Amino acid sequence: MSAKITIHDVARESGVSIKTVSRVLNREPNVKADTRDRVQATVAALNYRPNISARSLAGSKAYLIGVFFDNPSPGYVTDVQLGAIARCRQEGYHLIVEPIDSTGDVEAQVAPMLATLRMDGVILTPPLSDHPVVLAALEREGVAYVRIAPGGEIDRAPWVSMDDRLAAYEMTKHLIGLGHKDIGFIIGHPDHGASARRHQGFIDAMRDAGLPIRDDRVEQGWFSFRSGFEAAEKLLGGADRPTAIFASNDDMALGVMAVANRMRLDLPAQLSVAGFDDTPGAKITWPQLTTVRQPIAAMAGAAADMLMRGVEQEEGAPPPSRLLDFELVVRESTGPAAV
Amino acid sequence: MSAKITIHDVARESGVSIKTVSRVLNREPNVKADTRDRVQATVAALNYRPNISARSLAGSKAYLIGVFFDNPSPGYVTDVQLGAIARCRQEGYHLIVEPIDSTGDVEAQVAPMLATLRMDGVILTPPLSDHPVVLAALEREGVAYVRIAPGGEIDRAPWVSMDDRLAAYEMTKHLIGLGHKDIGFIIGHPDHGASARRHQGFIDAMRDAGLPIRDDRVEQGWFSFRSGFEAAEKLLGGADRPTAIFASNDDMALGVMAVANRMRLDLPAQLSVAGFDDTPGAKITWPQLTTVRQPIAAMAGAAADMLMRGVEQEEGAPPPSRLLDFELVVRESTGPAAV
DNA sequence: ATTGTACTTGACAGCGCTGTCCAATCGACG
DNA sequence: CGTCGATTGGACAGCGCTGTCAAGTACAAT
Repeated sequence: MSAKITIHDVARESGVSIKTVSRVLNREPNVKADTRDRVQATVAALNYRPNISARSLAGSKAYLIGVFFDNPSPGYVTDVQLGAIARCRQEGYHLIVEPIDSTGDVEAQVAPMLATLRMDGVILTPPLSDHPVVLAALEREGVAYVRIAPGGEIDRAPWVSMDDRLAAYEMTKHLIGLGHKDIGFIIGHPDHGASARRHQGFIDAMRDAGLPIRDDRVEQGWFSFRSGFEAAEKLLGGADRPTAIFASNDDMALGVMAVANRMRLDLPAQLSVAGFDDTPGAKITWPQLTTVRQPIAAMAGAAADMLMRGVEQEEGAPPPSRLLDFELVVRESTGPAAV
Repeated sequence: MSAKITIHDVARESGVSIKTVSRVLNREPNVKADTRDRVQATVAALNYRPNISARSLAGSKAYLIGVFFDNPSPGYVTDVQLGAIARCRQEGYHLIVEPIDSTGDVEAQVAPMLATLRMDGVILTPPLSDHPVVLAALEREGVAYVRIAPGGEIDRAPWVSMDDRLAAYEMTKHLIGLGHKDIGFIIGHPDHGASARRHQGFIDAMRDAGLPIRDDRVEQGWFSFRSGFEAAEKLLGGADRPTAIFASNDDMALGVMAVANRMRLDLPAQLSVAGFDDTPGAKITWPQLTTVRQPIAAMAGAAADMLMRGVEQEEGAPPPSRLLDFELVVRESTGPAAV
């Protein structure tokens, strides 16, 4: 166990006061370049690392960012974590992950944690981005937060999102461009704000192309494989089938493909399938899934960034927010419509 | 923002010293039941939460457990987190997740974090469980750690694992029981200790059944979908095919199924496929995958538990460790061998 | 009543750092 | 040469809690 070396050691070694060392550490102004270099050299030489507990006890920062999630897909969760951590490391922050069971007593899960940890900020992932109890607790405790892909109340707090509507619009256009006129759509989980936006994008694209949307071509799903599977059974069950199905996320698209496989349909010759998210699972199928790449890690990174530099919401002004770019990933699961 | 209430407020309200409040909080002995109740009532009334930074600065505990991982499958990572957190919550601990890029400068990633955070313990997931630099850094900094499914050096530190060999043995026996005599096997990533154990289980079962193991029926994989796909292409490429394939994890098994699908093989009639892990992906196929359920969350929970209660390694004695039970999950991807 | 023993409680000194406030130093200007 | 503002460095008081140690209290044994 290496000896625990403190700021006093550094101060003594470099012949300055601990306060000066502290200034250098925190990049405060008003330290002569010469002094700063000397201190930094000592820090490096002694391999000194400031103690985070002491810093947060004495100062106002905790160097801790929280990520709250409620059982979205594992791929989504890890992507968020990776994106946030990459950004946090640069500033010496760390990530606390807290799964929240939103079917349980949310207040009891959130409040104690907020009070004990006093994190600098929290990143909220859907569907927590719109959970009233979570938002209220955060505001009551005075903890800053950034919402990822919120569904509504856009002016309540800072957020990071992508243009779900436009992405769904583009995907639908891609399908239409391939000659598809009869396209099935599976709506996402109603608690996720993105679901409605994706649905809208589909509607807009169909309308702009002058194509009708049949009621029996739209099914409600829950973002799960199973719900996609069941929706596909309904969509493909009749004698008259759509030539393409656009699912609001990859897991459901995988469910569609499972049904198609079972029915011995040839993909994409007999049925085109499109997803949304570009999860790792999208490449784990044959044929590989055409989908929309969400900038999940980038969104999380941007959220962490806003939190670390202190998102300040000016009175009256809309909260600082960012809309990141998506990308259409065309793979083999979509192809020309059968004639 | 709720007023910040401290231990002093609680002490004053209940008419005792802060030290007594501290005793109650930490469940220390030698507090009159009467006093304890009074203090606890005040704590509840004021909704007091001890500040974790102050606690860890003053005391020896940090109330922080770390989880290190290096890009295993997202499902694995989230399972570990969920399992560890569930256990941590009970004791008021929190989880810090730290992805480690073991192809990069590991020392630079691990050392600063260990020094700044002073966590009470770290949970190591494969392949980090066997990473020499990580282990050395942890030991040098005096941070306790528990390894999940380590490959070797079983006596070096506490670990939690499952009987991979036996599980693979049982799965192979299941296949043999179905009438399969010609079984293909895909080995896992060589950096993971579990890979060799699973391979051994396969070998043992075949030998015990008096079945030969043909060299061209065993392929090296890397735990990835792609590696499973490629291995399956070799295994199924020839005119004479095995009637079953046992992949060392689910991702690779999914790769096998993709190849089988593309070859228009009927599963399980023409080919049985078995995996290992029971990841969410195992249910995202048609037919659903027969696999081994790893008690991932339970292992992580047990590891957290050992860390929180302070794993003490007595000189000479083997480190405390636990072997948890697995479960064979038989689904539809395995069936009787074709005659 | 005295001593012994075990149990309860509290005073106090930090843990390692930052924030506040004051002192010293340095130029440049009148 | 003195003065003033700007720059740079340091002393010191906590942040909220736990560890140490000593004092107080109760009750049984002497």
